Amino acid sequence: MALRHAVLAALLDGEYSGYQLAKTFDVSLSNFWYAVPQQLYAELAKLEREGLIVGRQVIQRDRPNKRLFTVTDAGLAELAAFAATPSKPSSIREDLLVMVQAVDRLDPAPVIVQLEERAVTAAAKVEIFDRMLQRMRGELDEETFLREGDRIGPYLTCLRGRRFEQENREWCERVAALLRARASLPG
Amino acid sequence: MALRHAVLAALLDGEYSGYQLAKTFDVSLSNFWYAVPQQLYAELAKLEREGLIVGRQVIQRDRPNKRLFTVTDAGLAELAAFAATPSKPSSIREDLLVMVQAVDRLDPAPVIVQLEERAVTAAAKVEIFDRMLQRMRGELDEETFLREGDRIGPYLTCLRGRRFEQENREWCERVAALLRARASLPG
DNA sequence: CAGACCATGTAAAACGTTACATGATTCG
DNA sequence: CGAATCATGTAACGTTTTACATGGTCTG
Repeated sequence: MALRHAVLAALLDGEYSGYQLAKTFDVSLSNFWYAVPQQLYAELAKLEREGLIVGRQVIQRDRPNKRLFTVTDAGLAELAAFAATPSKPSSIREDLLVMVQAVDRLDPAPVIVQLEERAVTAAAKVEIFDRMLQRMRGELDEETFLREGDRIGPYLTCLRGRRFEQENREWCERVAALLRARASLPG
Repeated sequence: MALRHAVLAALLDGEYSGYQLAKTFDVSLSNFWYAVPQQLYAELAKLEREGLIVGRQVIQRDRPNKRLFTVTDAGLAELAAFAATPSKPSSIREDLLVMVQAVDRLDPAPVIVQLEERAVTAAAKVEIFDRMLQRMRGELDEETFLREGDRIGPYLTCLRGRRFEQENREWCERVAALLRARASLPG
């Protein structure tokens, strides 16, 4: 049971359609979960069958109709039970790290290229997170918002995501520069 | 195709049995990949069938016999092809982050407990990484080792893992303290 | 002598990814 | 008028997790 809870948590902030959730899982939640639309539609159908969410049809003239979902009391209870269950640290699975692990025995050139590309996308994600954080805290400074705000969960996970991407960026840049320097001095 | 390459990368540093690999995938490689023994035995069998690794039987008197595996030239070629394939960032899937995302709508107590536990295990992992890093660089200081060492891949991934766990620890501690403070002020 | 560690697997179930399928509207 | 966006799914395939299974040695 895994994606279930991520979906329930995402639906706490209001009604969403499968399509909208797919967007959310692509950006805001992407620091700790990712899912393709197909997976979300399947999970939403399952959650609705089990009564953890309810959907209502919204007829649209200009666009295809959609279904918006809300968490039920049963869904909230499920989330509470989940939060009370010990979680084990789930690992990162990063192809790029596997490549760097093996880089001494391979041609480093393609790895360097990928590191530099990743540094750029990580930097872009940091900026996205910064804008999301700003929007969430509004006028308040961070400290005040975290002390007094009434919806700080998404802010806190966003902070974690920001740090992660920042670290990612710094690491990628450092490793790329290092491998470049080594490649230019025949070993 | 995923675990394959992590296994091949792990086997670059010498011969390992399935059992030993399972240990490795539990600690050193755990910053970017984790696999249970069953998965490793299955993957090793598959890699051997495909000629990417070769195994040799080692008879032991005091213990059950074991098979040690080495990467073949074909295996190295497979790794090189992998390193030249664009990788997409694969996401973190953290139950604990899902819990924090939802924490405003739940009883925060069990989440706080888990955050504090996780902070402790993250701190322990930082120390493990520190010892691994020290062992790898030996007498040299980090800068010199990274400039001149001939097996820096594992060192670099270990650095990333260390940073990740350090960030994890700081975040968990901060969030736990914050939620505790908020819980004591009825809100 | 019980529990931990060494050592290797099979089988089933759950989960995730990719490909396929459809069809309307808006933007450039 | 082609591409992008909105909107929802099914089917096949591949990967991961969990449960089951076995049996020897070493440590307290």
